[in-house]
Amino acid sequence: MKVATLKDVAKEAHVSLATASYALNDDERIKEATRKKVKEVAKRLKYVPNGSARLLRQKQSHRIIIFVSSFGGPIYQEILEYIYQKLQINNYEMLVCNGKSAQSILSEKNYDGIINFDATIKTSILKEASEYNFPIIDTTRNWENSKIISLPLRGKKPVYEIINMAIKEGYKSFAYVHGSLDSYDDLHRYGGFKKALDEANLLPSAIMYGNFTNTGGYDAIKAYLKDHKELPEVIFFANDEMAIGAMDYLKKVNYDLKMVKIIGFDNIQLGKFYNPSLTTIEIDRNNWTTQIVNILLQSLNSLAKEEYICKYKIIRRETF
Amino acid sequence: MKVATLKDVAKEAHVSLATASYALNDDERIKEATRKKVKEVAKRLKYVPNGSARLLRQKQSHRIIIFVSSFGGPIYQEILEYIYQKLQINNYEMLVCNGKSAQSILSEKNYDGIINFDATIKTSILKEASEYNFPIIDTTRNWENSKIISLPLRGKKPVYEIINMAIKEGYKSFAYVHGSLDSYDDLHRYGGFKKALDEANLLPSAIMYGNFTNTGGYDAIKAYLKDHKELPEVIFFANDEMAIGAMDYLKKVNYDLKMVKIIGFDNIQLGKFYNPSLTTIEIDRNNWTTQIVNILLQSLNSLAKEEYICKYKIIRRETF
DNA sequence: TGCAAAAATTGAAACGTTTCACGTGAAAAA
DNA sequence: TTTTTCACGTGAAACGTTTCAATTTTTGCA
Repeated sequence: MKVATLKDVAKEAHVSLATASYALNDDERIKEATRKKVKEVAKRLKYVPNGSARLLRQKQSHRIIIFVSSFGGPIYQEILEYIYQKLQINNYEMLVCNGKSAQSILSEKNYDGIINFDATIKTSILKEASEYNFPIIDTTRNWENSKIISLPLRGKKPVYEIINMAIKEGYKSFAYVHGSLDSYDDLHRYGGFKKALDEANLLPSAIMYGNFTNTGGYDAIKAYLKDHKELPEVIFFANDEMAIGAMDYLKKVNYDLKMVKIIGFDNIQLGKFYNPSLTTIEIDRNNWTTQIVNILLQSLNSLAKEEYICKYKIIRRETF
Repeated sequence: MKVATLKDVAKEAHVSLATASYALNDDERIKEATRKKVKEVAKRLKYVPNGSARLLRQKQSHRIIIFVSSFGGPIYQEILEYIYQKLQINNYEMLVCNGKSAQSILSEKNYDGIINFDATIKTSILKEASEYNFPIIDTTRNWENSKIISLPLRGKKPVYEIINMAIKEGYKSFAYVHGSLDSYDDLHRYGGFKKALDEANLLPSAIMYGNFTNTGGYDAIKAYLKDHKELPEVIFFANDEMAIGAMDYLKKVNYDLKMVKIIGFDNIQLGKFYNPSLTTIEIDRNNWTTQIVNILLQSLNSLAKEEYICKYKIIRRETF
């Protein structure tokens, strides 16, 4: 019933604790014969090393923990699967955990590194954990002057670029539809939007909120048109869903879609087939994931960190 | 840089190691004042107990590990979310991990219990782990004479029931379409199918394989009709997807769907709206999940184990 | 055969907790 | 005053490893 310990193995094999340990860890100083003997005994006794004890000594768990805000969800599926593969190759195990448990899990200090995908996790918790001396990669917000490595999906540059393009083409009035102000992704995108306008000495003609959802976009535009007769020339939506929701409404009230330029973000399937097809920005998620793991692995080996460069594509279709 | 240990706290608070430990764990024997002092120092030094050390001593991690075969996937989403909630209430943390890592993770012995959803995990690994003295719940196969608790989604009874119903109604030729022979769920369902036939002294007129997918069902029926002029009277598919794939093909070649009775399993959304609507069996997944957690929690407290009873509904629609 | 060098083995400390079993000292009871 | 009780603290062992430093054994060579 009781699980065999190294001591049991050592006794049974008539060697010292040290020898047993070295033998099982294939240390060269142990004679081939003894090593074999010890291993045999270990097998017979079904010996399995105790993780805590080992960790307590050598402080390397080869475990990476990932915080997510919810299980399932199509984004995670591919991302997690990819990260898992990559970590396996590099001899790390991956454990996934709800961000709500972060505090408790982190306090164990049983992990060699963490990647955070949960935007709702408290900043203070991560900050505290950053003192524990293992790499933390946070994909949900920006950290300055911290050991925490920020790797949000940066949308600033591509948004800047497309708005700039619109300005160059002569448009003058621009609106931005937020998803949620809690979202760092959103803030990034807004940053790009704002920068382009600032440089052209323009002010946003409207700021709306659509909660990242279809109906949110629908309602936002509906509300706007209640107060105004006309839409701004160009409307940037923080994601495609909202843009499509908005167009749904515009079509319903027979607003001429030619009169407004609409830009989304994400490049979801539907945007391509929608009528009119939606102009949008696509971020290369695979590239992002790759970078996350690479940078984590580098930090684990404390190599110099390479800069993350966000790859993206502007996909221009009918709406702009 | 170095993280404060209990020793540091004790020294700084001018008390012994023991006192520090007791104070932080709210032991009654320590005077209120000292307790407060120690806690203050601990806070100041940002002390966080070391998980491994604690675990090494007290052998209770309050961690449950869940093995899955892949992250994401709509089934998991709700199941995991539910299990997480329930475990939290009972003061356990939940970690999710790819079944491929089971061996390594289990050998740590750092977990108080496990739930397995990964059918591909090796039987020997679970068996070995069952010696480690923590409850294991396996939802993917049947264990006899083992400490491992089997809790597969048992489909045997409802399948038996519906096939029996068909026999009573006078049908004589039956086919079964497997998803995959590796699936214990599938085997369970087949068990019910076979039992009904056996009792009526009938033999299956066909056994096919459809890989649990739409196209698999499509291809299976297509292949069958290449060799035979007619389908059996009743075809049972191990899941709805395959049944619908098969009907897609039959519609395409203008086979009269009235000539064949089709039964699926799972009650997916589409089955209801498909034309003709699909007769199927629905297992109460929530009930299943509840039971899994309940039984795990009971085992953790080593209470007597209640028997799991699988709740299901036969949903008769147009195809049978 | 002797002796240094190399190879193999080992004792014991260390990791950071928890907790048993035993002090203290002071107040209460005798 | 002496004994008992009690509240509060503490020393040290234990958990199961790894690993340093020291010791023993074997080997190679003159």
